[in-house]
Amino acid sequence: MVTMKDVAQAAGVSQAAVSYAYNRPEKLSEGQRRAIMETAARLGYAGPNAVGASLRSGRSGAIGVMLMDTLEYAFTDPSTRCLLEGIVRTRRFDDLALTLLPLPRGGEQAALRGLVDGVIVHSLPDDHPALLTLRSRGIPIVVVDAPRLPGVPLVGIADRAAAREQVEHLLGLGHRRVGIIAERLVPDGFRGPVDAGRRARCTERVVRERITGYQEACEAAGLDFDHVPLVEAGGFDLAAGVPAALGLLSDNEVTAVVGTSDTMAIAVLEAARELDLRVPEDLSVVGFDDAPEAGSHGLTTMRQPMVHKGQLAAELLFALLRGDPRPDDVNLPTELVRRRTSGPCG
Amino acid sequence: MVTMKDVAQAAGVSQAAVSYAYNRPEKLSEGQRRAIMETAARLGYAGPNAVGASLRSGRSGAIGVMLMDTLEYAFTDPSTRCLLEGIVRTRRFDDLALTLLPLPRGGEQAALRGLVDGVIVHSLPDDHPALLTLRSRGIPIVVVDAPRLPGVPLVGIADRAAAREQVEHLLGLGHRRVGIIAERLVPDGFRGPVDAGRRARCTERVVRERITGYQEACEAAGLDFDHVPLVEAGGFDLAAGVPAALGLLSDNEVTAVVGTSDTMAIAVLEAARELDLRVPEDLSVVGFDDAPEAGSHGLTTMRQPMVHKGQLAAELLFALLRGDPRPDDVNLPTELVRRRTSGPCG
DNA sequence: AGTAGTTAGTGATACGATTAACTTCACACA
DNA sequence: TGTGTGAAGTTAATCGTATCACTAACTACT
Repeated sequence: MVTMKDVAQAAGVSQAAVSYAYNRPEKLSEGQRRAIMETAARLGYAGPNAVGASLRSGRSGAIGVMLMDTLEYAFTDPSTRCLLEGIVRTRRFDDLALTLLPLPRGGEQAALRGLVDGVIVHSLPDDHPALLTLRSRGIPIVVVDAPRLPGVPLVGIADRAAAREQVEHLLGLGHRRVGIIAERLVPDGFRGPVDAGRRARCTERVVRERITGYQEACEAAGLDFDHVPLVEAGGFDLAAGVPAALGLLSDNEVTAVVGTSDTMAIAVLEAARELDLRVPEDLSVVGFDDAPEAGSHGLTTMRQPMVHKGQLAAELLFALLRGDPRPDDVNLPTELVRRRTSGPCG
Repeated sequence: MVTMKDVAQAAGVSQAAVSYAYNRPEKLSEGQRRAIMETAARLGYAGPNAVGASLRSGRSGAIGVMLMDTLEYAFTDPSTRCLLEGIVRTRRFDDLALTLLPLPRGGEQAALRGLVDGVIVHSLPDDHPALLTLRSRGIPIVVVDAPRLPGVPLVGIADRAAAREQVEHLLGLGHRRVGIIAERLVPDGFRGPVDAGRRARCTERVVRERITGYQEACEAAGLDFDHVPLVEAGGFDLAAGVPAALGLLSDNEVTAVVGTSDTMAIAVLEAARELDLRVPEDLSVVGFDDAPEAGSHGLTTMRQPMVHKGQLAAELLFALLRGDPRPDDVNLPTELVRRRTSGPCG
């Protein structure tokens, strides 16, 4: 490999001069600079090696994103995709790289080892060890959705209120037997009906908040929340959602279901079709997110601005990196989008 | 920041011992190792800093992906998404990071500066300078789709034959007035009808091959290719495709259109709707890729295994990194999927 | 002429870690 | 007693770059 030293030698200047030629052109005379660049080109020098530069300068030119579970979700899960799209939309990514950081199953030794200048964290369990690693490295962090960490800016929505509104929409349509399908309360592989004990152990702040919202809405309407069926899919995709939805619909007589994501809601639609239930005549379904998929399924859903969330998170992170004072948390608005999957209780 | 040196000092051992504790546990006695780890934990040491480690060892623990244009396409363009999904599916990404490398518009100074151990390149123009940078840094490369570089493994499909088959399908249905919509022939901002001169200047190998395939099929059927309307969208998304499709349909009397992607084909469907053309009665449309979107639009399309492509590319790259002998190029099969957007010429 | 200020460039060090080569020590064996 | 051996650590070199502190030469001004 050809290094700065080689270029310096060949050009008959000091290594520092070569460095300046690239990073601080105004420190060199125009002629010298050109001579150095030409020598570099002649030797096939590709410019300062980022690792060396990074070690010295402490900056790497990459921003990291930490996502739950495997990287697959980054390209598979619709709302995660929207988030990333938003992050990347920030024009700053013309000369920054985006690094997706996997969370190894064990969770112990994060692959995250300081290759990034800052990290956007999305939907991690409250106590994930990778967060400690991050903080002890002093890497600037912005959190989207969860968890809430002292001293770390958060971008999110009013999950409790939004969840309440989801249920209230159904109650307003006359439904009294409402079911709930959630993605995951604890990342322990469990799937199936959830009781109060497990509810209390939920490690994902967003889910916890949403469930509390459901509870508030139900109880305000005089329903006993312990008798409201709540099922946990154990995953985020249809493959996890459909079986859970089938279970929910077969074991309980519900006229409406709310999901903690559009994917869960679409899983319910799928299950309803298998069970020959008509939507919305026999069953109303309300999702969450308003992902692109929601529109094409005619899904009534709670819209949250995922793309905007991403964009905002990236901007906050850049502010942090710039050394600006710590930005305030941001709470984005949500909105119920009425489509064809919810209707009056028959 | 707490470094190895600090831990070593606190634990009363040499700095090398700390390194061994993390990377070569068998070189230390069990007790010593535990003592070191405990000291590390006590000091809040987060493990070896990747930049330092990378500088010394030459490995960074990250794989890069170079995509055309902005990173936005990574999460927006359906077939790119599938490719990435495939790449990431390789279980190796449990402890490797994936870095998306932007190509700054200028194209001169790639942000790519050696933070990655290897790179998967997707659909770049033949002469993109970033490729030179890559090679002069000696970073292992695998190319997907394009360009074809001497000594660099390539994963792709038989683009020419597949394109031929696309057109032959329409010819077989009796169509004689066929139009073509392509994403981009040269990344120069142009959009509109393409003549033979521009065709010849096309810098994207895949597109060039496809167009040649179209030409072969047309000429085999006795059509003069210079009279076959070909329009360039100038971009990869619907926003670019729809205007191009409108132009194609308004300026030419065609009974069928082939697109170089499903997105282009869907843009044609969109344009047809605006122009009150019935599909497939008035207009047949054939796409390329069989992206998820194709199914929901009932699009007849040329399926190519994008996810598999990604998976394979990742595996080839890992082989390269392992030091295996250079793997052979791979050509994956394609298959025409008949759906509702193509029918006999009325 | 003498002094201050600017410009263009050099020398040296530090960033945080890996790893080859070497030392030390304990133990076994003849 | 001397020698060989393996285990457990240490020493020191090195990776490629950025940048502070400095110098030499030149300009400008009084």
